Amino acid sequence: MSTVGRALSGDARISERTKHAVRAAAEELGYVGNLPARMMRGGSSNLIGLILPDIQNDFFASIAQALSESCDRQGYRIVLSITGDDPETEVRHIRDFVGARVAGIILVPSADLKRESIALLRQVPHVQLLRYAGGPDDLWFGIDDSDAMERATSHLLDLGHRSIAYVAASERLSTGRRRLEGVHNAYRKRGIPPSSLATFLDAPTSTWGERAVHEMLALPERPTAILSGSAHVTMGIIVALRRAQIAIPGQMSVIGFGDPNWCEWWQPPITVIRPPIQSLAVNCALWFMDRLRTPEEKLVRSYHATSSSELILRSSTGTPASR
Amino acid sequence: MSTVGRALSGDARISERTKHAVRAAAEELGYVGNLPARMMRGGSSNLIGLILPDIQNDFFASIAQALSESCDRQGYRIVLSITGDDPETEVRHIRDFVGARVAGIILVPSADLKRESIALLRQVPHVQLLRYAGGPDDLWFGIDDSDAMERATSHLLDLGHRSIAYVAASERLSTGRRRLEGVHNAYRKRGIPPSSLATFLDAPTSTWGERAVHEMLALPERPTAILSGSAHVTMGIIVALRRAQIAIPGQMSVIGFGDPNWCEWWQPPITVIRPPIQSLAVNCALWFMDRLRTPEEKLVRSYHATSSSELILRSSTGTPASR
DNA sequence: TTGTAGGCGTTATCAT
DNA sequence: ATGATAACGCCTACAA
Repeated sequence: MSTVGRALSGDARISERTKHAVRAAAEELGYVGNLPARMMRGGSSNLIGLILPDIQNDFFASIAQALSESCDRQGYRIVLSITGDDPETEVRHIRDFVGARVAGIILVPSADLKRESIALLRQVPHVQLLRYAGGPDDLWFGIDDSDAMERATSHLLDLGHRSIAYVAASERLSTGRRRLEGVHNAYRKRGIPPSSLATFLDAPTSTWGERAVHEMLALPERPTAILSGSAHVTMGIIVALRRAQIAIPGQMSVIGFGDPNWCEWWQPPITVIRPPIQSLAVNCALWFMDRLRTPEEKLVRSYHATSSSELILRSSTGTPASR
Repeated sequence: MSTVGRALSGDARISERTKHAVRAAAEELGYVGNLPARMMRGGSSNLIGLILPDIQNDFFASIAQALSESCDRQGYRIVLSITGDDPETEVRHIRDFVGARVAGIILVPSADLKRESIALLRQVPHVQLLRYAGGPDDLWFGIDDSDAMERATSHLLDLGHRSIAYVAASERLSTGRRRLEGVHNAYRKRGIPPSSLATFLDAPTSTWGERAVHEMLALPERPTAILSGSAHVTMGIIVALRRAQIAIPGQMSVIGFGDPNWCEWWQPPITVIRPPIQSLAVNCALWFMDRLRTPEEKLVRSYHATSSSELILRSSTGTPASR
């Protein structure tokens, strides 16, 4: 009978006594409202799809944590998709999210969103995080990649480095493009020909960091500094240098990307670019949940928000002259 | 018309031509089946709730990754709950999971499942992972904590250590209890009085690891070895020792728990107990999904599976005599 | 204050 | 081979 439903949803017309009775009975029986049924009536779910390339990456784990907390506070739950940057997995998960009628999707897209992914995203509110891969809407929260790398590069140039190796993700990722742009900007603004810049661009993995170091050590003119444009790459670089017994910063200066604890503990502690992932994720979550409540007709079709990174100076950088 | 539904679900009675036509039209319109509606008809969802204390912990991140992959392969999606070991958050999320009619729940429970959590779990298939906190069903996948710690302790005792500090999670967690048990077993089997064992049990955090080190350094008789019973604690121990300028293993032997990469890279590399979390998670996922397909009447009511850990010997342990 | 009825999208069943 | 119908659980407009 409808009295029950009304009591549970706290309808004003129901007496307090009845409400208590009903609530008690519900508790007793372990009754829990049926979300799917609610949704069928047109209500929307409290699920937000979160699409990440990799949850073991510190970077994305922090994002998941911050998003999850923020969303939880407003009653939203996270459905997790880990794509491994595979567009096929990505499209499959998006399709499922749409099928499950999630309230919205927050995604760190793979380099190449499939056509179908884009079509599917058209059917559901979404926002891109960190990376921007085109798509139906122009909604994006990210860090100012270009500025961050420009400052890091400038730091190295100011220390006198003229032969710098830049190891990062390829330009297929939007972040890769913007970061490389920043590196170039630093050279340009100082009027230094970028010919002395060696770039090693590929997948943002520690494996690639290691391989890049091996390649650059084989170069006729060995760089005096390495600049990393990805968290995992940083790890690979450091391990490879240690294995090659190249002292930091004695024989090689290093600036890392991202700031897990070990950057501080490492001997010597690593200078890093620290992107504000916490606040980025929180901002994104809050903005997105607000948008989910915004009536269709008032929605903006374009929104970009960039946060700036910090350059954390530690002892892993030195002047090339000191060698 | 019902022909459409049949065509999409591949009913045998529908001609191939019609099917193709329908599929094409569906594709065209971007039609995606409505999961909530399907569920209302009694079908079950393809969502599995995953409850973890903390996704930034390497340990749990690996589990999330492995579970997610295994589940994905069979079409299941993960709804993520991060509890921060807070029983209130936990019960809220479990309630939501039940409300969303997830197919099942895989959980690393907090120390104290609330009564309501237990009642709710009664309504949905579930399995506990790593920790076991009682509850309606007696289904659990974990590591053989006792054995792992016994072997690690034995290793230290065999090296001649007689004054060992054990830093770990409190006995409120099932894992904490079993691990302490293992430590004691090692002493008992060797007939060594455990009076020389100093235990520092509290929350499994790096903060606790640091504080415990400070406390033990203030002891009249400083231990010659530290044994960690938690991944985060390990990190805290190492940082605190470095800050106190105590050399490993010169002045203090250390055995860590868990095996993130930095254990290997740290100078000197850290000897660790490596629990087989990958295989644990995969085993658990496969078993659980199989169970979800098992008819009610054939379900076992009790199932325990423990995997054994490896002891990875590296250079962070030495003999007390060498000092 | 409480009851009734209808509809959300899907699919199993029954009828054509 | 295809169409019509009922039912799942919830909510709400309307009736009593």
